[in-house]
Amino acid sequence: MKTRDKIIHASIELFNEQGERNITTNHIAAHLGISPGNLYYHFRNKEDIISAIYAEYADDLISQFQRLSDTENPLDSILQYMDIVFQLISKFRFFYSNLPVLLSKNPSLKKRYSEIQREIIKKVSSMLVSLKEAEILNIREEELDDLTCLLRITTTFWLSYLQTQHDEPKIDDAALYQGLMKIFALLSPYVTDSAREDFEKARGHYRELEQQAAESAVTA
Amino acid sequence: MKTRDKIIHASIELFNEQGERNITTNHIAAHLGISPGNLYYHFRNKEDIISAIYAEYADDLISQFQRLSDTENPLDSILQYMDIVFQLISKFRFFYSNLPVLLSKNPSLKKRYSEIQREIIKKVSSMLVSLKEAEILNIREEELDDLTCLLRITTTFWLSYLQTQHDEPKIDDAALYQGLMKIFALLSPYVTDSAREDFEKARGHYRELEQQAAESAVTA
DNA sequence: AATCTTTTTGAGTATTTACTTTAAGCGCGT
DNA sequence: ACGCGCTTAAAGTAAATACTCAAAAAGATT
Repeated sequence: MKTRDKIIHASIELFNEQGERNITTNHIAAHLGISPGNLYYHFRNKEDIISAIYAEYADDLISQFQRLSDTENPLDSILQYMDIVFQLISKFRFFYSNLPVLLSKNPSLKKRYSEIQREIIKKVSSMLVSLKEAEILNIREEELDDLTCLLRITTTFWLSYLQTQHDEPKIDDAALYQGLMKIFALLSPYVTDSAREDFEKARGHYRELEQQAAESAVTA
Repeated sequence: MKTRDKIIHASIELFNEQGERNITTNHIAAHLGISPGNLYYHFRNKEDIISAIYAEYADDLISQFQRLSDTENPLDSILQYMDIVFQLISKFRFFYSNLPVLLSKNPSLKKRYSEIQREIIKKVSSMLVSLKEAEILNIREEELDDLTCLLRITTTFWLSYLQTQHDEPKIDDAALYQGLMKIFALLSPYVTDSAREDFEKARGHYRELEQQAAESAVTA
């Protein structure tokens, strides 16, 4: 691996573990056994590292979305989609734990964040429309924006919420599935009678996955 | 006003405006025209100031809740309650913009935060139960915890969400009413037919308030 | 007025932190 | 072997920052 990539990955790791604020460029260099000068050969400054991390996040997001199997079932689509979003937020959780502060410090980062968010809004909205057209959800036109917004707040801040709840927040697969269960809870009141059975089946499936993940976390 | 209180209030103001991270103890002292030594006579360190701010927040919260008019109408109750919560979060928004980071840095603060959150969960749950018993909301027992959680995530992170959305986030009354509208959106699918009319009336009322606030913000 | 306590000053310090600079090492084509 | 460009090292530095301390000022008490 190139030094530049090693710096990026060590930074993600250290930031997630100890918080971006508590990790200096010297820490990162020491962790990798390289000199600070070397780090600054590859990056102009710390902000530059964070921007590079965000670029990696954005690349991940796009490539994962493209890999998203083009299923016939719109319910599966949105669940797969939410799964990806939760996993990416988990991988870059230092960023989301600190979202307003990191964005306000770095206007160009905020711009790129906004662009990607706009894509996400479009995607979520169109998925909800698909669900409505497939008569899986019964959403009125004027409810669509609010529901999109609530879905986004829940996904974006789910891990932050967990971190405020527990003393030693363990961000594992079980935590992500718990977040997915909140997505089910949000959609549940809108599910049509005809789709209820499938919906509850999918919900039960993810509930099982959550419990399996919780158990394997305990034994591990 | 005593110096200690002046320090607390200047800190809240500066933290909200420029972020806790960008404000040093020397800044606070300079802003007040006092010496750093004086500041450190009243507070052991910066964390101590943040803890004192949180104490003020907690006091505000408790006194506001006690002042909450003991209305017969459970719908009014939860709306008044949410209004208070949004206003307090706005007043201490630097804290919520940074919640996971600030809490993880300060275990004793996290403990106090958790205690207060436990009270809030109890209160929100009991309000939802009242709404169910008054046949305003049609919530099943097993849906209650999820809905409580979603209400809490939405209120806690509403301002953080807004800050990530706009380039120059203006946190005014209109922004808070928009948050309240999301609470309506969350509850709406559960509203019973018999209560629908009252619910939509209240919703329309707050929508008007939001628009008035938005207009007066433009003219101001 | 004298004494004691509380508050405030302001110059200072130890440490941290982001970042620089100069020079050396390394791979590689010729 | 030599030169060239890319990469790395090591030793820094300037600025910021949280915090201290001895002494002065202000206020209270008798």
